[in-house]
Amino acid sequence: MSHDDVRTRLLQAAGPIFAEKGFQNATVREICERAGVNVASINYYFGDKERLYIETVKEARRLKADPTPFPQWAQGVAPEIKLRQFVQTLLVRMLSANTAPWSTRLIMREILDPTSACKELAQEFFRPEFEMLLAILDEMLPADTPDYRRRQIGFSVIGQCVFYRLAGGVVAALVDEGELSQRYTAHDLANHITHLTLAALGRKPPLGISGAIAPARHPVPHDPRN
Amino acid sequence: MSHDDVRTRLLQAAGPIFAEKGFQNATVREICERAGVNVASINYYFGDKERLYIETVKEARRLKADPTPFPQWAQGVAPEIKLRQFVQTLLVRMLSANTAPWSTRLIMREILDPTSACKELAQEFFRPEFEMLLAILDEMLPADTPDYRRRQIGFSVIGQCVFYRLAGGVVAALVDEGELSQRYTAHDLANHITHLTLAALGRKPPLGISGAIAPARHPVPHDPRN
Amino acid sequence: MSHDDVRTRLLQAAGPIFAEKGFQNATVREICERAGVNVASINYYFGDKERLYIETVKEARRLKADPTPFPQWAQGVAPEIKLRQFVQTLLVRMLSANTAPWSTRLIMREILDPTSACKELAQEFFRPEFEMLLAILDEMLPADTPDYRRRQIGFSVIGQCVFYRLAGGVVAALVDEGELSQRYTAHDLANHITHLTLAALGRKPPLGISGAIAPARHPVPHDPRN
Amino acid sequence: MSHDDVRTRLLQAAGPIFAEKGFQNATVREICERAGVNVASINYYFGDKERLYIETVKEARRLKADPTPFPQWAQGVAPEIKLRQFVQTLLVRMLSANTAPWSTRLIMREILDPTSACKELAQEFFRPEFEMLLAILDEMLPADTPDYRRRQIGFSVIGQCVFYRLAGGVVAALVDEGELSQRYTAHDLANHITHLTLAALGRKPPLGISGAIAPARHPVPHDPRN
DNA sequence: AATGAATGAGCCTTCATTCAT
DNA sequence: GATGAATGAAGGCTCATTCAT
Repeated sequence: MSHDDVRTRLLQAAGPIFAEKGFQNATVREICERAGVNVASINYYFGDKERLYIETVKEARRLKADPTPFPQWAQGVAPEIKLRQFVQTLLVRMLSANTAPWSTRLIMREILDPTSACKELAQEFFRPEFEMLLAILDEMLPADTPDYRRRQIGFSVIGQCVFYRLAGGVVAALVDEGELSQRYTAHDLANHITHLTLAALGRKPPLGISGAIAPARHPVPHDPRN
Repeated sequence: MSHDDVRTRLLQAAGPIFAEKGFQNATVREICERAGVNVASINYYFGDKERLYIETVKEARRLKADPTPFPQWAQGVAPEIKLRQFVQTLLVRMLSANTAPWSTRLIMREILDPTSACKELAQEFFRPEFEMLLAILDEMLPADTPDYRRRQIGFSVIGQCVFYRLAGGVVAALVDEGELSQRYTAHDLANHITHLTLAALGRKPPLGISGAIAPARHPVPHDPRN
Repeated sequence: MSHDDVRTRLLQAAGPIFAEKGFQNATVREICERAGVNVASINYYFGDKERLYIETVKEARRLKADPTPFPQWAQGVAPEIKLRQFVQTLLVRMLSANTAPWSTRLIMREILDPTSACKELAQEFFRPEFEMLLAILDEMLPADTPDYRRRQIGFSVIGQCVFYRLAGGVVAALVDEGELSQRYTAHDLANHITHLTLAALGRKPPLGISGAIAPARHPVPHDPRN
Repeated sequence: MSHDDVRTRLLQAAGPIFAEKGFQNATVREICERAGVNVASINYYFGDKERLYIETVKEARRLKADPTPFPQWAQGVAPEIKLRQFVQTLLVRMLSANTAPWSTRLIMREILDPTSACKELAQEFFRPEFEMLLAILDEMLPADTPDYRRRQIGFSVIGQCVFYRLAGGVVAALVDEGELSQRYTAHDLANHITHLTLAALGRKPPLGISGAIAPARHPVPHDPRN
């Protein structure tokens, strides 16, 4: 078994376990068992449990972002389109169970209960994306909008998106299962959040007026456990 | 020391500790030490550590809701006013350090990482408040707005609010400290979220157009540690 | 089993093991096993392994000193007598196998390889005895003898005594077994060291001249393993 | 890197580490790191950690004895001179920090806590030196002095010398730092021990009478850490 | 011949829990 | 009824050693 092989196996084994149980509850024994490696490997490859945790969080970031990158928009693309795609990308990353469903959960855990991995995550990962969102909003806001207001609007967009992941359990408890799987797909929610935001910015008719939003043709069921 | 006395002391001691460290990281020894009672008391009064945790979460709910109740609106109060007050109440509960600052954190913890206490919490605590919000929105939405859309809009409001508590660490990492204490008070955020929502519903001019929002006169600084 | 009972059992079990193997080589498991108590007892009663070690060293001091106290001399006792008894007491403590043979070894270990227990040992235990020796020597030295010289002479006395314990293994390797058991008893060595010292101080005829020293009537065999 | 090169590097790296930390506390990793060789080298070149330890002790013996040999006295040299030089050589070896200061400490460690290396050490190293001392003493003792008495006197000389190394920590705890660096140099102590011994043998005036001992002109400070 | 990766036994310690008092 | 003493299971980690290369 090669060097990188063991490292990778450890990260892959640690991901779901850290995501499910948190740092403290996860045991190195369980992780090593699942990875099929020796108990001492974690200390050998990562120094200690905490370092493995941090690397696992970073790995989660990569696994989540890489397969669903933000589009590279050509010049002239309407900001409405960009916003729609930005929001959808965010939601797909968070709600889709396609790749490493544990990674989102691990990142959310880190957001609520920040460890040393969080600062790094915020600066390297969240800040560039937030700046990207602000740039999109800038195209739709008057030039004299103060910076703090732009950030507040940005947080409103982000807040609406992450809510479904952070508080997925509560959403599931307040909504029928049928509605959940039909109306809370990444696609539907992206429509809704974009629409609401654009309406707030005066770029669309207000909610409830025009608002027929076509349901997704191939709904991706939302699995609140991920 | 009376029976109830010890129980109460244990709950009061457990609250901040569970909130800060989580269930696993908190030790019964520390809780008992802070409560000034015997180590065996937890097992004696609550059965085991987990039962104490659940009771502590319920206690947090009571402590958080009681001192900041939602207003009882007289008939004829404009829905815009109601929404503003609803949002502000939510934010004050979550951001203010007035009473039991740990309780919000404990509830957020429970939301991300639901234990057996979560379902109960959702039904008894979140559902009535969510219904109250939906009733307010109903007054501003066309009668034929489908239920699922009303819920989505409701979640958008809630999502914007809880974001600052759930992801407080990330917000703090992305915003200057000066701006944080000036623009992210419960009052300011309530203004912003209400305004955005009303604009989206066509009840106010769009964001950025009229939008001068007066800052709070007595800003309550947001303490991200709470 | 009472509180003090367990503490005492642990100290008694730890003594020989620490003495034989040193701090690092001794395992808490072995100590607890020999004491017949739970593995966690050491942490419960002493905090950690190191604290147990320090207490064991102190216990060794007590066990060694208590059964063989220095005499309380009446006024007018000749300094030659006092010196003889001082030296003999030192040697009996170090060479006799009567009580806690491990304790001397543990103390010697601490002397060679000082841990945090050593300073305390030196101040509380060695210094008073050293002062006692200096007082005896003072009676035989001219009043103008500088302090540093008195201390050097004191160390010469002590050095001769402890040598047989510190370097017992080497002595045993250089001397026939028969001579070892006959001439290296505490009694004989006390005679020799006292005689040599007194001769050096001009209080006795030089070595080799008068020197008939009666052998001990009941020789205490020297057990170099202790 | 040649075969012998690696062996030598390992021995040189192991010396100070074994001397400072003892056999158990020293780790092969640290030794190999300092030697700049592979972790597996110790097992490859020496079989295991213990074998390396034994070889290191033997190396210490060589390093200590070679640069400070005993003088080869011409016939007719006074035994007082010889004793003085013998004692001084012993003390210089033990107290000087000139060459391989660790080696003395390692040997002392071996004396207190004999391993398989000790017997060899005693026979090959200590016995010849002890015989040399006895020969010097013979010149000053009556011919009919019994062997066992000559050995006792020899041990008294040796005991006084090694005391400052074996119990250096205790000496340092009982003596002011100023006095320590001024009066406990190899030169001063050699004067003192020789003087005391000669006085005991009737070859010099008793201590305290004539005894002005000139301090060393170039005092070699005693470094108790060596 | 010589190594770097990998191992597993064993270390000290912590913890929630129990039980005699 | 309530406690302080005591427990044992399990935790992360260190280390000398081994083995394929």
